[in-house]
Parts: sequence; C-alpha cells; structure tokens
Amino acid sequence: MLSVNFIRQNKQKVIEAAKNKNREIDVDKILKLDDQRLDFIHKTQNLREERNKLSKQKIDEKLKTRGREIKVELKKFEEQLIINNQQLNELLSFVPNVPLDEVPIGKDSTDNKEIKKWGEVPKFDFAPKSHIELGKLLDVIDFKRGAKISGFRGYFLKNELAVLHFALLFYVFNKLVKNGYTPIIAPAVIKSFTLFGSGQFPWGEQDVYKLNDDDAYLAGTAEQPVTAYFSDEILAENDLPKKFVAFSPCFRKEAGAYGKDTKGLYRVHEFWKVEQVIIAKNDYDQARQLHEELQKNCEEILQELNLPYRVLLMCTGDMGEPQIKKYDTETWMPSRNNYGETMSNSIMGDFQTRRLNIKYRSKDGKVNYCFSLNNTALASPRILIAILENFQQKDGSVIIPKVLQPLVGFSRIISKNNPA
RNA sequence: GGAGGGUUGGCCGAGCGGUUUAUGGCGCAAGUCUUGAAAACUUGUGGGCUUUUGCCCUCACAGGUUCGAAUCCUGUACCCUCCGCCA
Repeated sequence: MLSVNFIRQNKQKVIEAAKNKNREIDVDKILKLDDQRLDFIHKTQNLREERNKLSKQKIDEKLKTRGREIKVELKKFEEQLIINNQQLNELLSFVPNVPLDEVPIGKDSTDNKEIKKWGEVPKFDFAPKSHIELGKLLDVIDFKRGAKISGFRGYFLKNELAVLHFALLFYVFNKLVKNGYTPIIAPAVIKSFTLFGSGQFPWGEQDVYKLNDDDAYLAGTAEQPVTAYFSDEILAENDLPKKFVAFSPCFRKEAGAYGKDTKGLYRVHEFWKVEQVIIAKNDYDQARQLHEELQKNCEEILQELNLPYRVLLMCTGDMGEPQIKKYDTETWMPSRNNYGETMSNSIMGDFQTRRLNIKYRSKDGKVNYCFSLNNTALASPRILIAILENFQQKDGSVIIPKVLQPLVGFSRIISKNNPA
C-alpha cells in the first residue's frame, strides 16, 4: 500500500510505475476521493469539537436539544466518511509499488536482465532422462497414485527421495540458523489479513485455497505468516533488522497456470519451503545490502549443492505488485533444456508493512514503517528436479550431493529391481 | 463442544457516566550535569487535520443507550483456567 500523500506528491512516478508493471490505476479518482475525505474529516471534527465543549457546560434543555442535533448531523457525515474511506482504500489497494531506479523497464520475462551465471551445465554422453523417468525407474516418485489420491498435480515422494527431501530442507534451515537467522516454523493456516498484507490480495486471490466459511486460508509461502508476525506492533530500531529462516508447507491452486508445466514436480499444488524473511528499518541503502545478503545465502546453497544456476534482475513487467526490486535465481534443469526458477528474492519497501501496520521507533523517537524483504532458501520438491536430472549417471542412478550424504546416509540412488 | 475469567499507551498497571487534557511506574529518546559513563533532574514518547496557534480521534473490534462512554448494554475476535475429545 502506498500512502495517499506519497501518491499526491509523486503522481507521475506512480502512474509510470503502474504502467511499467502492466497495471491500470486511476490516480485522479484516488486524489478526488481523498479531497472528499478531508472535507468530511473537517466537518466531523468541527461537530465533535462543538459536542465536547457542550458537554463541559452546565446542562439545560436548550443544550440538550443542540446535543441531539449534533448527534444526527455527525452520524450523517460519519457514514459518508466511512463509505468514502472504503472507496478510497479499495482503489489504493490496487496501486502497485514503485520500482527502484536500477530496475530495468520491460514488458515481460523476455526483458529480464541476466546478471550472473555460475557452474557448468552438464554434458551427457548418453541420453539424459527427465526427473519423471528417473522417478519411476528409481521408484522414488509416484505420480500415478499421487493423482489418484490427491488429484491433478498430485505426487508421492518415496524411498531415498523422501529422505533426501527432508535432508535438503534441514540442511538449508540449519545453515541459515548458523548465519544468525532466527529459526521459525510458521502456520500454514492463516487469516485473510496476512494475505492482503503480503500483497497476495487483491491480485492473486484465485491462487489461494480457502477453507470452509472461516477466515482461514492455506499459505502459499511462509512469507505471508512470517511478514505478518509483527503486525500492529512498534519495534525498536536497535532490534532491527529481524532476520528469520522460516519453514512451512506451501499451497497453491495454480489457477492461472492450467496447461502449464502439467507434468512432473515443477508446478505442484503442495510443496515445502525454507524461506528467508527480513524486517528492517526504513532505509533504501540498507535494504539493498540486505537484498544482496539474501542473494548470497541462496547462491551459496546452490554452490554447495554444486548446481549450475543463473541470476536475473527482473524487469518492471515481470515483478509482482508489492516489489521494488527483485532477483530470480534459476537452476539448470536438463529436461527443460533451460534454467528454471528456484528462488525469488525481493525488496518490498514499506508496501507490506503499511498494510500490516508494522512500525519501528527510531533512535530520535520518531515512528515510521519498516521495510520488508524475502527470498527463498530452498523449495522442495522443485529443487529435486535439478538434483535428479543434473546428477544422473548413465545407468540411471543419481549421485547425492556431498554435503547431504552424511545426513541421508547414502551416496547414490540406484534403480530398484521390483518397482512397486 | 461445554463452563468460568480476562483484553487500558513500547511494557506494567490505576480508573468502572462529566475537572481524565487517560493517575502512577518501567523502558526508550533528547537536554542539563560529568573527562566519559552511571545516578539525579527536565522534557518528550499512538494516529489524523491544521501555515502557526490549536483541534479531533485512540482504552481488543463493531454496534447501541446518553446532552456526555475507557466506564452501562449487545454482538464478534483473541487470550487464560477447568471439563470433554484428540496426534
């Protein structure tokens, strides 16, 4: 959420930003509604002032009559103010955040800028298999029964891969704990305000599972519960930045992605993620530094796993509405013959913290909105695609990354004689 | 699911129809003092409107009663205790 005052003072910038993010907004209508809002505020304030003065005087019938009149008038303006505020907030909630100057302007993913490449893309002297084929051969993924039990995009992870899945998540979680991040297990059943707060709503409602008639939804990422952790609180500047490494299951309807990546583990309804979340003070330079730190963390993880990857600086047209700068980290996936997104690293500025009312008191006593950032540390099973496909051998076996071998207790996944 | 008790500022905690502009304490910040720090003292410490002065709102949230509500009534949310169920 941007403040109306910011929009008023940076009208052209806000209009440009929305256009660059392929969004339409009506800034003039917003400003007109705000003018009306101020008018109603003045009217109600004057009436309240009169009422307060009245109630301090000695009461007689004449004052009582005026008191009743004030009550009626006040109610009229208060009701109009409420309607006005609703209309204003509705429009405001659709205004996307303004990207930083270094973000390239572009229409879609073709305009993203590749800023880094790491690792050697493997060259196979045999015909490499996809993770779907490997999963079947090694008896470690069961899509058929997954669909039977869970439905479209359902899957079971089995045997060594189920163990590897846990090992990966734990390895990454523990690595960031050692880096000083506060470990946290986040709820996946969350209230709607957290989804609005993170900026998932109003844009991405169709992608979220809603439970029954309660105010209960399934989280699509731990970003949602963890960013909202400090909602309605005022933190001390000395305690910032707050850095979290969060674990949660993630649920996505993928309603806008029918027909896209329909096979395999790439795009599934249910997965698990270790997520980095930072709540920081209102400082762009520090935010940029923390953004780089989050980036370094996720790249180290891929390097330790020895997976080839590249980093993209996302253009305006391929960014989410809340974000002001974003890196996507993509890992090489042989079956796609391309890199596939495995991490997404964003600065949100105060967009989320305004919606969630997260503030801090600075050393001079002033209260201001925090900044928030987040980046994936590891999402599984998507990362398993890269591991299975990059480390496959001619005989179909898969070598486990060295750093994980002590955790899983084996060094290779080999094909089963009698796959179930 | 059932029965009670609770929710006041960054935190603790008074107030239970009108001098409450929400007592008091703690924490935090600034200032005075000091070589520096501590202590002590002074001031400040939620949001909005307003050029200044000042005004309005804020006692979980939403309604209601009243000339007037932190205070009385109703509903909702959340927390605590106990019973039941349960990995």
